[in-house]
Amino acid sequence: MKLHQIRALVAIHQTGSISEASQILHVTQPAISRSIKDLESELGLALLQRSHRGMSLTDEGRRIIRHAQLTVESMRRLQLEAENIRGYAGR
Amino acid sequence: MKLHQIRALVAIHQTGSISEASQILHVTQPAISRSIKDLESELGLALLQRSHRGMSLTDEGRRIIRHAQLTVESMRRLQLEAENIRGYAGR
DNA sequence: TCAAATTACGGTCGACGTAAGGATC
DNA sequence: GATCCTTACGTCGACCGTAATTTGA
Repeated sequence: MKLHQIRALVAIHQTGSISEASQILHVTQPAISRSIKDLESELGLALLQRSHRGMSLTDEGRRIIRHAQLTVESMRRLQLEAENIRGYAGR
Repeated sequence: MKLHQIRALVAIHQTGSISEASQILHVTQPAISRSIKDLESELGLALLQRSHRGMSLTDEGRRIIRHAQLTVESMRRLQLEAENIRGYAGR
């Protein structure tokens, strides 16, 4: 289970498509596609499905996405905290 | 910012030493040492210091560790949720 | 001086991008 | 037939382990 995989899942959920997610994450479409595939393979679950309008979560995906979002959010806060500390120190 | 780096930080904090952390994470001492070094370098902060009894967090490290713990915990819950789902499906 | 941490170095494996191939509307 | 997703393939870089060096009690 890798960070880029979790980020990919969250981004696809946000945007509804792999192609848009790839733009957000600044990687190519195939990279995102593989990330998700590998994640699903490792977890042994289908997380996403094609629907009439883009990619959407499966029932299982819906139970996973919350944890994925929390993970990404925690990382973001760690990053922000570090910047915050540096901000005071660096002047 | 990589997962193995964050895991390393948490493990060192838990155990108080790099050598013990390396056992928990099933990697070698140098690997942990580098992970932390790279993380500190990327964040631009010193997170750990040698003390009379093992490695301990700096003030800055103390402000970071909580987010690191949350990140690791979120991942763990994601994993558990997946196992839980698989548990029902797989019988 | 001994245990623990760091640095050096070579190898391997993983993740990426480009390119080609399906699927779906 | 156009757009999006997937598969194939080769490359490059990241991470690791072993070994050597340094540091600190």
